[in-house]
Amino acid sequence: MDAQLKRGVLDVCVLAAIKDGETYGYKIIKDLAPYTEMSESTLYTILKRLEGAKMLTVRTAEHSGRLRKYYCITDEGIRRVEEFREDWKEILAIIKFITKEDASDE
Amino acid sequence: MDAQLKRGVLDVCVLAAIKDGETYGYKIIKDLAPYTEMSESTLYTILKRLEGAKMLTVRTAEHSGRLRKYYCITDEGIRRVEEFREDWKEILAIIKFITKEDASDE
DNA sequence: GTGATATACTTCGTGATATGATGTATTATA
DNA sequence: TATAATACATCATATCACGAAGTATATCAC
Repeated sequence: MDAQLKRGVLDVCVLAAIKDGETYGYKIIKDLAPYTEMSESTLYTILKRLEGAKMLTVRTAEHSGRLRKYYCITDEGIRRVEEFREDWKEILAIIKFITKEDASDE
Repeated sequence: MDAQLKRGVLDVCVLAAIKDGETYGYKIIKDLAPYTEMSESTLYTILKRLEGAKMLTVRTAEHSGRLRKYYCITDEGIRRVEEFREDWKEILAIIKFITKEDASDE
């Protein structure tokens, strides 16, 4: 799929994957796979970005000999998802214009 | 609105604006304004890109002393819009995951 | 026991592209 | 006659998805 189309969706997608409870990078990729395939480089870049924006907190812990980084969503992160839902309404209006019919039920 | 979210939508948006018949840059901006505000630099960049991709044809004509560039959509451009509709279904599936409910009817 | 595969995270470079700033030039309007 | 509207162009900048390549351990099949 066109990479450009995913922009602005992927970071919220990652937040959504973390929303339900602490998780880690590798698992996020597997969890999202049915919806969208995301390369490791993409995911870890996004995680670092979200962490920098204080939308996630991180703790490192050992798990069967390997180190894992566990991520938690913050209030800021939750706000980001809400904000997205608002923006999404505008996008739907644009799509409606493009398709000249209700973009939603298809 | 988040600029990233518009990526991948804007070029198809421009194609959609041209789809119904020959038009020109300045008019496209005005026509799209109710749906999404687009700066001139953005629009003319997109038009040039679409022209390069053979999704548009251009002719220059004088109109009340000023030069105007009139754009027409090509079969290739129409195909792009169709393709977008396919990609869009995938995006809707992702959004469904994010919002944990039907993303369409909202 | 050893080679393949899965797990887990990192870094770097590249290409695509939206947008602000700025410029040029003519016409219409107050 | 100044201001706004029309109309298009160029440049620099910042953001970001992704492939490629790397590091390291664990597990499983043969």
